[in-house]
Amino acid sequence: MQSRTSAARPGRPRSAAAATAILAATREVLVEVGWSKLTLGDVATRAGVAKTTLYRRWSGKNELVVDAVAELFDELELPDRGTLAADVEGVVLQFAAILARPEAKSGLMAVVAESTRDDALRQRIGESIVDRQKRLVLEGRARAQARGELPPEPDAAESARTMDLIFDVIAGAVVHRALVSAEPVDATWARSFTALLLNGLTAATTD
Amino acid sequence: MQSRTSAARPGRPRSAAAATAILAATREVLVEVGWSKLTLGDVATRAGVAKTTLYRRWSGKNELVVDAVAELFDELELPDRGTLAADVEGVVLQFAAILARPEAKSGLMAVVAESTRDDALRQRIGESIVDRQKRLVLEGRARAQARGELPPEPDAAESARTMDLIFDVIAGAVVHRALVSAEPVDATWARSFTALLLNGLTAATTD
DNA sequence: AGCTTTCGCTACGAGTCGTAGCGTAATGGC
DNA sequence: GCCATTACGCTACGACTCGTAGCGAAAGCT
Repeated sequence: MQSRTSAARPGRPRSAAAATAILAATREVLVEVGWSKLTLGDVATRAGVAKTTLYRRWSGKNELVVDAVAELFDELELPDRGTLAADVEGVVLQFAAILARPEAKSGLMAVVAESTRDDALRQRIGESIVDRQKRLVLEGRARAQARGELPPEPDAAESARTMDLIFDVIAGAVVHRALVSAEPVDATWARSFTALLLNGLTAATTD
Repeated sequence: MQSRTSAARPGRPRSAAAATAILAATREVLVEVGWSKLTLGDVATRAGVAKTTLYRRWSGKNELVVDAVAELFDELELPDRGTLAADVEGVVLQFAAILARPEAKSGLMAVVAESTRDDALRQRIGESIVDRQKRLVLEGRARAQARGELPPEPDAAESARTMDLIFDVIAGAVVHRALVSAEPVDATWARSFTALLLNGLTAATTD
């Protein structure tokens, strides 16, 4: 049961500076040439490390890009805005802010596409990216229940299922708007979406 | 102003059989090796045509895959099921049936990712894939309005905006569920999603 | 010290890319 | 029937990327 922080392994430790330089370089190349034309040679050169160093740490392009993009999601947090509606808008705008960055656009969808044929990759994406987003939604619901805006769910399994549903709706809508429709996810859209999510289609759309 | 059906151009016409063989071969290779390892040489060999023939018709991998995947969406149609809720479930299950196919999974997301850096490609995707889906949603709303389930929208611009919103929500949620969460979009999920979309989050989730 | 692991560098075969060149096949116009 | 025009199959090509191997040097630990 070794400590996961490098343990007490003998030999020269891996340079932490190299890791950050590689991930930063990956994002730069992602912005400039996109995912399909990104080569590990380019990344290594730009990061100032040897190509072999890169291959010692990452097994391939997919894993590298996942880690590089995952760092973008470190900044995610959700301040309490007082109401469920305001919190939902906050989540939407947080997602949108990250997805607006070109390195996230081109990288994220590509690795998701690859993950349809690679279970290990999908799991990696889930842990380092998706779960981090889902945490925000969980937090928002807990607040809403504390405020009495949403009823508490007695059944744990049922609760988890509706959470997954809500998360797919929010994240899916934002991603689809930003990447497929290629329209901006701005405050106006976030407000309309939130109204739809809370009140449903049959209610009056205009507030 | 030439007729778009091949006009009266001199010379040997392009083989229609070759086109269908190439697109079918593209989907096969997509299933077997995925998008990133798909090579145009493989596709040409499997289709029984020369590699040069392929390059004469498509400018690259992205355009080819878009056309190959787009054919999967030909089967889209939406029978009138009598109620708005039933129609929404129909749309959801239609999308899901296509997205469940491996050639759609691996190909569609990949070209969407590439389209973030290629406006022409995004436009091609929109015309041959996205608009075809959106048509279904438009149709469903028209029926609901005819039934009196939804109020008619007087303002055309406002109407178009809400349509885009609804479409992003439906398509986004299905895609996210199927590809990111990697969970099945079955009748149960479709029913839950429809209830959420129509009634909103604040309503009782269990029917 | 001695041991272990990482690093930068160079070089390599294998595979893919997209294109050029050639002769042949299939059309329409005269 | 002949000719101009275009598509087709085939071969070959330089350029590029891939992922790995081998080497000496550097940086840690005991």
